[in-house]
Amino acid sequence: MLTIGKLSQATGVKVPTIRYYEQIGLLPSPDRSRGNQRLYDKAALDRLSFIRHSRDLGFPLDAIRELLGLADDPGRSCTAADEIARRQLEQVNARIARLMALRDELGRMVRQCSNGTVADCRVLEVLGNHAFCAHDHAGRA
Amino acid sequence: MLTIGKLSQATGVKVPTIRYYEQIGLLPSPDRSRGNQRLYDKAALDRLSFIRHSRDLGFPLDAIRELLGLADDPGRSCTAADEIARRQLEQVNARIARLMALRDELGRMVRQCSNGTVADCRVLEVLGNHAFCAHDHAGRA
DNA sequence: CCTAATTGCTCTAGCAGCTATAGCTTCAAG
DNA sequence: CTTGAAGCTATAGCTGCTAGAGCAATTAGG
Repeated sequence: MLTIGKLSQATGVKVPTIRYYEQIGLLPSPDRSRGNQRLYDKAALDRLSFIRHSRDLGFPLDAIRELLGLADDPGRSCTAADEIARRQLEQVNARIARLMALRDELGRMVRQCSNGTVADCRVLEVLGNHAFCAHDHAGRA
Repeated sequence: MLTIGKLSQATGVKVPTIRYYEQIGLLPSPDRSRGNQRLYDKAALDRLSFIRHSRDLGFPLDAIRELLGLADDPGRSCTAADEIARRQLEQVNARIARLMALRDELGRMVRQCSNGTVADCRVLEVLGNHAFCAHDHAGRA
């Protein structure tokens, strides 16, 4: 049985974050000691590790909620889990593509800066006028 | 002179976002019509375009605030602007590197899925156990 | 056994950067 | 003159936490 602090150390998830996950129903409310402190068992450790790893891979909490639901039901087809992972992969790919376009733009901007005065600063000029850009880069990363 | 709606169309920044920028002091409060509606001039249009473009390039609002301050002072050296841009470029590069690692991990996960049952789903297995991963991928994207 | 430091508890508020809603006024077109 | 769009203010909500206040419980040292 682990206290919240030990669980935090074991998983790398901060204590307030663990409590937050409980609050939003991602982790079940654990048993308490006589002194009202949370006590976690191995199942909780596994579940939190799963959440942590999924977060590290960029899954949003809603997707993790779905994945946890699937994992609790071992007889089912895992097509749904595969789907969620595929969607996440697509999103990651899209973000990579977008960030590479930004990198190009920023790189060109910085390379053209001759460290003169603001009046003829390429950085500020480019920021002020999209027409100087090689590509489109609308939308958010 | 533009109403807020026209300014929104001209810049691609949504109306509530423009009001939000005014609220946090990123845009100056414009003059009003007799009917209390905001009226924007070309300077406001330029400033908002600058903000929009900087946001598109991923700059946080604080950095944009700094850049705007620099741009208002044409005689100064643009070293500071260059610095901000370089920092942003570094951040973008870091995010790209991290996302590519995630992509590899997700890709391997998905490729190994044989669409069987949840009990032997590679996706769920890998999520549950970091030891299956090729690399580290701690920290946030 | 007592004390001090650490850890735990609850509750509330704050962060970025918006977005949405409610309930009203003003404006432009027909 | 009327109707519908666009504007106004103010407040609350979104994701995923993080920080703080003000307590209670536990643990290590003396």
